[in-house]
Amino acid sequence: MEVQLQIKMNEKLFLRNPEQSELGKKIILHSIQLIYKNGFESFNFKKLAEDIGTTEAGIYRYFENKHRLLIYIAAWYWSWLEFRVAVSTTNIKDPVVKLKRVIKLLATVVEDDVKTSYVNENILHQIIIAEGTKAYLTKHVSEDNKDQLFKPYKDLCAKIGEIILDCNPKYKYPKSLASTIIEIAHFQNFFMNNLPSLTDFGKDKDELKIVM
Amino acid sequence: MEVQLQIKMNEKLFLRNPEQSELGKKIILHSIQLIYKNGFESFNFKKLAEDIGTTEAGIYRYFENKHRLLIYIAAWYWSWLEFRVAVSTTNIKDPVVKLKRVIKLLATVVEDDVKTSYVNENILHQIIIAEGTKAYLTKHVSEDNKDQLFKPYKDLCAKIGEIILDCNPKYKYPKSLASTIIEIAHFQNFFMNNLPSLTDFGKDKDELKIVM
DNA sequence: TTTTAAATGATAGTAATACTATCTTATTAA
DNA sequence: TTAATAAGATAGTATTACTATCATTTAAAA
Repeated sequence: MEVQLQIKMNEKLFLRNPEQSELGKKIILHSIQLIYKNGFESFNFKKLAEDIGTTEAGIYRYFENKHRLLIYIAAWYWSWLEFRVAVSTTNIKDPVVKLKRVIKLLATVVEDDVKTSYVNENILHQIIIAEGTKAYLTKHVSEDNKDQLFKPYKDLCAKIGEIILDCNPKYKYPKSLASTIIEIAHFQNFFMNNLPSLTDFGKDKDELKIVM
Repeated sequence: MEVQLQIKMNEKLFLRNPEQSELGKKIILHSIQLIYKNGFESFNFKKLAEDIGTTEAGIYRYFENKHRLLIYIAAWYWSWLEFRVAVSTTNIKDPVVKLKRVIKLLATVVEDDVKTSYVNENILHQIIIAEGTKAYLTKHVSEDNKDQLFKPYKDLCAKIGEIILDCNPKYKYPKSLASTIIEIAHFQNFFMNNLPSLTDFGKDKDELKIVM
């Protein structure tokens, strides 16, 4: 049996649904590769169009601008991660074990097991580490948030928050701890690879368990 | 007695030292205000020049580009924070009390007590929360790091890491915990104000103490 | 099968951004 | 008093971030 994962994305994330055409899928695939290669700042639709072999105007039919495209990619990542969290915690009773599994998913390098045809999950993970926060660190977070653009992130956070509450029903800040774990899993990974003196150069996986 | 704080900045952070001229100080002051008002993405040297009443070319004599200016501002912030940490922890024996004071400094709104003539520390704190990570979340972190541009941040981290070790000499990840505390103090503040469902809407100050 | 619509490709153009260059004037320091 | 140095004024270029238009291909409906 071969499983094909399809994630339903909020309509407001795009102008035209990139999952529903070849060009759309190429846009996602190549934008992830280009952002990975050169970083989000130097990434633009002209380069992306050249990379794909289409025109700039063609990309603009799918996404308003490169920031919207980043939000789309991030939303896809969070949805996908929530799915993986769901899979890896089903049939597990002990909430502490659950939480450990979640942290492992967040902190470790992705194995490309469940395949989605047009997303390279491994480099996606890498770009979310380096660029993910830029999706919401803007002056227009609140409007974007009203359009539900960050719902997948918030859903994942809520889910992890519940696991934390299961671990300790009296804990007063489950949501804050959940968002902390998520962000820190990424930041410690980034620091480890780029500013190592900000960490203790162990595998970040370990560190996160300690913070708990 | 009036205290005037002057922070010595790494030469590589600028082309011409902004602390040594009126124009330079205006560049720092107005850039902080403009970034605060419109965000870093929409900020540029043309607008800054208009705001100051000088010319674009004039700004370029001080900073290579707006990203370098952001790094400068961030470095100034970290140096200033390290100074405040030093002040607020001197003559305190108990490392736990020390750490609590550090966290309070990180998490709470700045009171404009020690004045530096040309920096509004309060809005500086706000822009570091929203834009600070963009200083190092780039493809050229490593080169920037080689130029010591992030030294103030790393110094602060090291200092906090030492306090953590004093609290618990056996703790294995003091540096990671230090960078975690710093980043999370900012992120929880940002979430609280912009994406509140990612937090438990208490004062972030409290939350941080819990994570400890 | 033909008609029609929708998506894509090709091309052009504009306003803003991110600079660089040059020349003149004001300020300061030797 | 001269000579640097910094600042102001102006101009110009390449790239970015779009928008508009029209022709062509593809796919779906009649």
